[in-house]
Amino acid sequence: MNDHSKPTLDDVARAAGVSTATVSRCLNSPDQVIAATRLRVMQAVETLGYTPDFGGRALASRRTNTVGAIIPTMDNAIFARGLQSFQETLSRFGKTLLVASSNYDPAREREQMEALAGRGADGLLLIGSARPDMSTDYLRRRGIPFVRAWNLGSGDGHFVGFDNRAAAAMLAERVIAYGHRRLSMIAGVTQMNDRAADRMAGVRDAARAAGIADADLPVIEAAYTFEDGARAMGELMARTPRPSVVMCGNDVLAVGAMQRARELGLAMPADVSITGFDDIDLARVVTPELTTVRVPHRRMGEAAAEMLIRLITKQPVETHVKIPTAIVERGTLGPPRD
Amino acid sequence: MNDHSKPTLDDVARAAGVSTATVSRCLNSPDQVIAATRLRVMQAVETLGYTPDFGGRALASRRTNTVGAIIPTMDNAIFARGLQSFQETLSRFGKTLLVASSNYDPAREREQMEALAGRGADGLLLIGSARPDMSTDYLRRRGIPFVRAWNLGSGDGHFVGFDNRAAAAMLAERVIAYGHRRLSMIAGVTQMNDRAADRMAGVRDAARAAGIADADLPVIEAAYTFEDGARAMGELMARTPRPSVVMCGNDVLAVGAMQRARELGLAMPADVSITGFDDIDLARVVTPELTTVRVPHRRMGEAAAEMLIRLITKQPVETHVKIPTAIVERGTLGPPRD
DNA sequence: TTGTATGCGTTATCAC
DNA sequence: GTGATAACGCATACAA
Repeated sequence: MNDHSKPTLDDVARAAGVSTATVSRCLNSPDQVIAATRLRVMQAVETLGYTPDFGGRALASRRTNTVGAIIPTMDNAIFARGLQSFQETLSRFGKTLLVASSNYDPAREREQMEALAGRGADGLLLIGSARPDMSTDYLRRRGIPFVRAWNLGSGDGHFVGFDNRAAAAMLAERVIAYGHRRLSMIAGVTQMNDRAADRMAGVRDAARAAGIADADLPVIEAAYTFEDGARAMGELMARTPRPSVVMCGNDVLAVGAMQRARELGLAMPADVSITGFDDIDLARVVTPELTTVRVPHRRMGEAAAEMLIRLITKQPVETHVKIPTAIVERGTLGPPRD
Repeated sequence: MNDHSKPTLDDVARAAGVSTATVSRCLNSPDQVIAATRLRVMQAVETLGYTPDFGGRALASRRTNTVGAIIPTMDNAIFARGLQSFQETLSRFGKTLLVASSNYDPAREREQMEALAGRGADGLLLIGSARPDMSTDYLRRRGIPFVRAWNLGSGDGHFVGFDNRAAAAMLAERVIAYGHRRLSMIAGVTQMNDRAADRMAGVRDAARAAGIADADLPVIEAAYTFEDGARAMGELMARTPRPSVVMCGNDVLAVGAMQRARELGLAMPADVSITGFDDIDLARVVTPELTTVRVPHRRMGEAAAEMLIRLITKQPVETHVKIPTAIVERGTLGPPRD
């Protein structure tokens, strides 16, 4: 073996003076090999810098101990946290996580499904359930189990997530209980994003129940940045009558809105109340601190991993695991001035 | 083929009435196949839901078009952004990115190196250069090219990053020019993190040049959270004499420090000045806005990808690419009160 | 243009 | 306890 090409089982076997089978056994079931030979083999492995080739191994053993996750974007604190615990749980079970991102594009998500399937993923984690049937059909046809997280789906399949709609409705009810009537909302982009759509629907549910017509509840959809939140806030505050509260689809939008409110000289919550969703670290950093919905991402990541593993190992498993959410009241929600 | 096992090249070939070689060609060099057969083959591919097996493909072709990146943690806006552009650039060149995280642990990083090497990564992206030689030796021995990013290293190898030390020194000079003499610092954890260590060294460089002894420059190391920043701020503010400025190793720590300053009733910058590092979105959200160092992460990710690809394809390539940084003065830095 | 045959690095099934 | 050897799914040199 020359210095610039990777050593193979064969190289190790030759160096240790044993057969490839023995080397393989040393790596996979060490106790089936006598200590003396094992030592010699491990020695050779070390000095040669041998690492088993995943492709060959997968080919021969027909399993990869790999699971994939396709998330909309890596550039987002929310998925990061949940994913982190997903992967920690996975590695406790000896599985490796492969992460891919779809950029909120169903076509791209489908490509990533195929890429991960091709890489031999034993199972997949998907975010939400807003996607073409074709995509999930593909996974079913290949017999690749998958779990959808971050939201609860209604149909067949396995889900672990929050009831985004109910949580948003509950927060809106709280807002209304403070006496607000002129509600407004800065929603996340609902296109192909059921979390954003559900949160919007939840707010509308509560508003309607309180006798507020959809027409009297202005909603602006905004992408996931401070700037977009600020821009939407500007538009909302320019309306007549001016909303007394702005409910935001996530904390990032809410903080952007707060920023604009401050620039406009509006006091919170006296002049305008603002609510968020997710309770990321950010929510406790702004002044006043943000009233929002706590979403236990780590717990969800863990539950998703466990569900997926049960699915892969064909153990009995629940189909819908609901992770509870909670309203956390801080400083940005108060009674309206009038 | 039954419904619950994945189709192979052979299944497709049989379904389309051609040989496996032809199917393979349809997928890899379509123009070598006549349109009629190609159509038939693609048809079969579609209906069977065939996706090439990565393992088999890698084994047979001896290349993977995959590059790996090992980052300290996914739960961090800074790496997320740079990584995003790294991967975008990569995919423009038809390469797939595999991401692994080391949790700031060199041993874990080494494991991930082996995992990625075993998965056939054509090249690797590493963060910074504080790691055991053994780790880089391993990569060299296997002939896997790698680029170290986020900092400029001094030794052999390929780097793309910032001069963290010089940038920190420049900011400290600016601070001193404002008239500050009682400097202090909340540094990131410097253990196995050359970015944090360099930023600390830079501040000390400038302080010493201004006649401030190390002993008169209290430094607290803190992990990467708001809470740790706030805690360190509390300790610093309890000292006598109280520092007139707190330079932070990153924006997150700075924002944590700001939060504590506010709780202590300290006005910024009148009572205490605070500086950050990185210029993440957060810096423009807090009040007053944070004075910090802008670090063009996207540009760096892109440069790193290009460098790695040149390395992999054995094109000529620079060894040290320096990405410029800039001080952005906002509201948290001003002259000391006294 | 298409088919045949071989080998990639590993595991697993046999013998020994 | 260890060694041959036959798969695994695919790409490719070579033949047709």
